[in-house]
Order: sequence, then C-alpha cells, then structure tokens
Amino acid sequence: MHKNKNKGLDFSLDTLRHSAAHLLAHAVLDLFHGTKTGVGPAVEDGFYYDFLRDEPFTQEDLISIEKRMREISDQDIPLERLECSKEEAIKLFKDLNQDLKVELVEEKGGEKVSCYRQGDFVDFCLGPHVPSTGAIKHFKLLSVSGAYWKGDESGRQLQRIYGTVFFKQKELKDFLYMQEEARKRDHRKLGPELGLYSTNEQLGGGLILWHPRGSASRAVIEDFWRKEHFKEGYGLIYSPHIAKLDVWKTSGHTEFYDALYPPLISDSVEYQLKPMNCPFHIMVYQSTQRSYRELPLRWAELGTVYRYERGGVLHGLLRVRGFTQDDAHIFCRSDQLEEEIRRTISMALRILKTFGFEDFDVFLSTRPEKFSGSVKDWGEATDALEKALKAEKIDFSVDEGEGVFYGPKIDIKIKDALKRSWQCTTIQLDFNLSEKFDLTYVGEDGEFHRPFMIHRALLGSLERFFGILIEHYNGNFPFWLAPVQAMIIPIADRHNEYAHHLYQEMREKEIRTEVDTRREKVGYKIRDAEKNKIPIILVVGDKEVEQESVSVRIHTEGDKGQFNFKELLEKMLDLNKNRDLEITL
RNA sequence: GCCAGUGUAGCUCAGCGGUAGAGCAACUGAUUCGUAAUCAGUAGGUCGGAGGUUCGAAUCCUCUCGCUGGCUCCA
Repeated sequence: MHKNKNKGLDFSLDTLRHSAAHLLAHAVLDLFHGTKTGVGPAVEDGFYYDFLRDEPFTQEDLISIEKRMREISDQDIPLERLECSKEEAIKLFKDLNQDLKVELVEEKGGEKVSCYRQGDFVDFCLGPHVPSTGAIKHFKLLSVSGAYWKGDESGRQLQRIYGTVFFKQKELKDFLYMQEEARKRDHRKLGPELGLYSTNEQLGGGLILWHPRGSASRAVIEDFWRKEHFKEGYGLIYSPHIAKLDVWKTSGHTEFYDALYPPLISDSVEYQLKPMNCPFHIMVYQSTQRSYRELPLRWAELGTVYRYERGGVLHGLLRVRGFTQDDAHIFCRSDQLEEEIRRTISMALRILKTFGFEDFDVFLSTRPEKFSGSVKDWGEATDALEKALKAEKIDFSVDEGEGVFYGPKIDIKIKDALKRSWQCTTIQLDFNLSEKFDLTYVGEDGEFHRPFMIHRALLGSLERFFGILIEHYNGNFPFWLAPVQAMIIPIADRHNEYAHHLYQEMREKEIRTEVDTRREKVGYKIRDAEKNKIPIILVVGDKEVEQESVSVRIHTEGDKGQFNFKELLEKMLDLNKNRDLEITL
C-alpha cells in the first residue's frame, strides 16, 4: 500500500481518496444548498460521491466545485472524528436535513457511530481520514453520471461525481496521460479507422460488420484456435442459430435468462434465437447412449449467439448483441474432472500467451447461497478445481460464494499493455443443465450415471477478444495477426511488374500482401502504409528489380535496408509459423 | 431500461434564428518520383430522423434513433 512518507504523515492512497470524496461533498454543499449527500467511497481509479439534487450538475458546475475544493484544501481545515450514539447521529443529520444520511445511520449504525467533521461539513463515516484538508492537493474531477440509490434500479436516481486524487502532482499527470493514451488506442476509434470493422445505425446497435481486414485477422485467430483444439483432442460442432422454444424452456432460459430476444413464430411454432450454445451440444451428447468408455468428450464450437443487451450497456466490440463465443463443453466422469480442468487451464494460458498476454489474475468462485445441484457435487467439483489450479502451480484468489448458481467456476483475467484487466477465460461446472436435460452415461457397473459437464470459453467472444487485442497492441498487430502483413510499394510505373510478381509469390505462400500502384511519390505511399500500421513495407525500384531484392521497412522502426527477396519470404513464413510477437530480421 | 452529455461532407471540426464552410481523405489532370504528405482543379451535406414554434430553423421546443460517460447487467 502506498504511504505518504514525504510529509511524515501515514495514510494510504485509499484514505486520501476517501477524504477527497469528503472534500468533494463539502464543496458541493457549500455551492449547492439543499443538496442531499449519499455515499462517497474510494474506488480503483479515484473516488466518487453521490448526490440527490433536482438540477443536473453541468461541466461548468464541475469546474466551480473543483475550484471550491481547492479553496477548502488551502484553508487546511482539520478533520476531527466524532463518536456519538446512534440516536445523536440521527438527530444530527435530521437537523442538517440530510435524509439519505439518516437512512444510512439507521441501517448501518451500531450503538455507537462515528462521524468526521471538517469545518461545517459532517459526514457519517468509519474513517480513517487524512488529518486535514490541506493533505488533499493533487486532484481532479472527471465526470458526472447517474447512479441508483443503493444500486436499486427501482429506487431514486442520484448524480454521481467522479474524481481522482494522488499523493504527487506527477502521479496525477501520469494518470491523466494514461487515460489519454487509452482514449487514443480505443478500439472504437482504431477499429473503423484501420478498416477492421464498422457498425451502422440502420443495421442496429450492438451488431458488428467485420470488414475484410478485420475478418483476415479473425480468420487467423480462428485457424489457430481450431489447431489448438485439435491438438487437445476436441471435436468440432456446428449448430443452428435458432431452436424451438421448448429447448429453452427445458434449459430454464425462458424463465431465468433476461436477455432473450422475443421468439419467432412460424406456422404457429415458436423458435428462439440462441443466447447460448449449451443445449445444442447437450443434444449431440444425447443423440445416442453414452458409455463411460467414451468419456471425456470434448466438443468445441465458434458459436454465434444473440442476446438483447440493454441499450445503455453496448460498447464497441466489447459489449454487443450478436457475438461468437469460443465455446466448448466437456462431458466427463468424476475421476476425470481434475485432469480435464488442468488441461483446460494450461490450454487457456498457452493460447493467451501466444497473443502476447503475460500477466494473469485467476479467481476461483465457490458456491453461492442460491444454487442448483447437490452440496456433495459442489464440494467434489470445487475440490477438483482447486487441486487443478494447485497442480498447475497457479496463484489464485478465492471468491467465496461468488459462483454462478449452476456451478463453481474459474475465471482468468488478462492484463493488457496499459495494465488494464479483462476477463476472458471462464471455466464453469454446470450441475443445472446436466440435471435439466437428464444427461447420463452407462458406467462400468452397468448403471446410469450423471456426467460432469464443464462449460468453458477461452477467449470469451471473438468480438470482445478482438477489441481487447486492438487496444493491447494499439492497432500494431504482430506480423502473424496483422490484417495486411506487407505492402509493396513500387517507386515508378516501370517497377509495377516486378511488384506484382512479388505480390503473386507472397499470396501463393499465404502472406497477406497488397501492392500500392498509385501514381504517388514513395513518401506518400509509405506514409499511408504506416498510418495503416502495416508491419512490413517493401519498397522496390531499379536496384531491387535488378538484384531480385526488396528494401524493407518495419512499422514503427523504419528503414532496414535491402534484403534478398527469397530469404525475406522464408523469414516471413517463419514469423507466421512461430506466431512471433516481434519482427527480427 | 435509467441519469447526463452528444450527433454538421468519409475523417477532424467551424457556423448556434436570415439562402451550408475549412483542412485532410476522395475524384480528375499534370508530375515517374528512393523511405511518414508533389501541384492544380472538381465533386461531395434534405446539418441523425419525425413533428412543432417562427415570415424564416443546422441554430429554439417535443418525440425518436445512434453514439459517449456512468448505474444495472455481462462474453
């Protein structure tokens, strides 16, 4: 934990942020009388405070609030801790006309409650806090948004003001710089700019058009994915996009899943657009009687599903309404469970590392309060998950009670180049569907047994994963993933023939290449190719034609000089084969 | 879905009650050129959509759609 040693004071960044939230509330109450305060905690990137007020806060308000905060900070008002009885606190906040606080004290306060006072501002709070407002110096208000009182959608809506604060000015500057960097590499900007994908108002929100360039990368990802699954003994499945409503009644989706599109009706039969692939894989399982000898059965599908996500949550490629999961289901016996989990974890990490992700956070979620299946199965399965993680020597944290109702799960989050965390891999046991569809196999003993069903996605969804990749690489895809791997630039018309000859040869070897024969100067064409973040640029002129060579330029690095074409081609094939992240010549 | 913001040419933006503008991109012509922008010209918009106020709306109001930041949810 960060400590502020500079001033000989001893408090954490969280404490500083929490105190900054108080400072924010103090300033708001000074400027906007009658505003009621909600809660104001420290969060990952700063802090926020919720306010109840009829008028919305504007950008200008934010500026004046920040100014007022600075004034209070400059006054260096001490924060004092008050302890009183619950009744006294309730009276205090009633007198201040802070109904929300009264509600909070009534709900959360014990016999004794603590409050913090700075000047004429008092807040119900456990603390700890910084000694005085002067300790809060390097802060900035960031945004204002809506938030529900106590997170309850049917309840009152408050206005939430976000801000951030650091110990040092430089840390604040760095944070704002990182935010700016993140904004610049936003996949919603880069994706369309690089011709990878687009969305379209007429088409509908949350629906993605993969353009040829985005599709080129996607195809590479899919091919790699299929090869890895083949190596791991998976079979592939293709299933339809709709199924009779009855399937989803059996699975329980019609009752419990809230993102279903309305059913389609044809000849008075109702069909449901699929939100998940599981029932189809289950039906493949049930197409014949299964024996214990066949298990484990591992079936994977790049299955496109449709979920009606609420308008406000749609976000570029990361949150859409139609997406392709890299889904798989493993049906196995209890004695195979640990091994299957182990294999899945190591496969997931191997694949993610190939894409250049090195940092992972792994979480094991255990049985929640409401659950389906038996306590015994949950225990056995959770044990197997834990053992598998330990056997793979993976550090993980346990999210007690955070499992989904149908089974325990392991989630793997990756850290991208900007140290942001994204959940991709999820490995979940499913006791619910195996029960609902009454899955069985015939055991050694001739009796029917219920298999364990593991549901897993490694990349999550192709749309989402691609969005993460764009931002991780800042659009500078490694050679093997780049939509266009090489751009050939002839200097003058008389070099076009040689350029096309190179093009043809590279295309035959499955190098994704293009030729720029526009009547423009080399500098212009290079600039264009660089802007498109194409990894390798091949410039050809008189020298190159004569020597069967190419002048190589590597994106972000510049001119690398002349190379023999055949040797360079071999090198490019190696880069593809090894899925190298860097180009070395 | 909710709160707030936002929507002008492919992109970045100006105009904010009086007949739509710039730069880049595109197209046409000239230039045949050696490592991040050659020059000149042309074309391109029912100002997201619908309704209203007004003599007159890109500009004001209402509704609606998309997008953005959150809430809630989640791959």
